[in-house]
Amino acid sequence: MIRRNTPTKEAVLNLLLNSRKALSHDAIEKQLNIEINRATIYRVLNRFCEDGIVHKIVAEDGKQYFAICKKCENPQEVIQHHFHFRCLSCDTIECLQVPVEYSVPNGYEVQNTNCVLTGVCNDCS
Amino acid sequence: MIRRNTPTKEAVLNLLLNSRKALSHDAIEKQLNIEINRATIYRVLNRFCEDGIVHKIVAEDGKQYFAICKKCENPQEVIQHHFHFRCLSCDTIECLQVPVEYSVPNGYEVQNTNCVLTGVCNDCS
DNA sequence: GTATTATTGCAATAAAATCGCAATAAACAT
DNA sequence: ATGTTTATTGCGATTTTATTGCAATAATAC
Ligand SMILES: [Mn+2]
Ligand SMILES: [Mn+2]
Ligand SMILES: [Zn+2]
Ligand SMILES: [Zn+2]
Repeated sequence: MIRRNTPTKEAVLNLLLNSRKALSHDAIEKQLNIEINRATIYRVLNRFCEDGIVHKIVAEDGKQYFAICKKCENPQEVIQHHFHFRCLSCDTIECLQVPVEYSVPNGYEVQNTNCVLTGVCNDCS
Repeated sequence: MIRRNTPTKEAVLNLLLNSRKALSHDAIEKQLNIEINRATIYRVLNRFCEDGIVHKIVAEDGKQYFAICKKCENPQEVIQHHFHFRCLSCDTIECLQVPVEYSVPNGYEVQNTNCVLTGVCNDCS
């Protein structure tokens, strides 16, 4: 499936690129200048995830949040699986540069992680 | 708010006590012998969470899963924040006896964690 | 320009969880 | 045992989040 460039795709991608935080569908829709249909936003986001451009975080509120997958200049510093922080005060989710470290029992194979720490962020404390 | 004992409460609690896995609302409803209303099950579960008897895990599927809070005989061994494992093959979630370890930037205060590792469990691999 | 088909808009649908309210029943006092 | 209080339940409606079917649109290649 060859991807095509569209205004919608550009707009959503730019939002994510310029955001310091992970964005919910709702936040994206509100921040968009141009009017884009709900379903389209979801589809664009899911395509980004499929293509590995963006990763999805599911928070305790059951909502999906999206953030750009940052590639460091030094590939060794690329943090694949990292913690996320959800601030109850300002109601945001951000990617922490903190790797998720764990050990699992024998025979268990981990393919993905979804780790969210909840509390109060530096800005709000 | 003083709690009352009811057949519903007993039934749901026994299910959770005897389950090796965390249970979704759906799973609980199906496994119950007696017929209990959807909303009631949710309310019972939320009360358990408020009372610290049960903890809630939200998975990437956006659904809530519930598991008994196990108190070890040795209080030092009580694992407050632990990882959870979600098996894509048998579609279950279980509590791992693996503590969530992390460090957060200055000024960040963590109150809760919701950490789920996804992959294939030992039974299915 | 024309053809192909990825993408979009729209409305309908699905799925999970909560809420308002009247009816019920658990706990307690008499 | 009987009555009172109010926590709990059942029911339906509602909210919220996300997906889907389908026809219309538009990006890309020829
Ligand atoms: Mn992230
Ligand atoms: Mn657990
Ligand atoms: Zn904050
Ligand atoms: Zn399994």
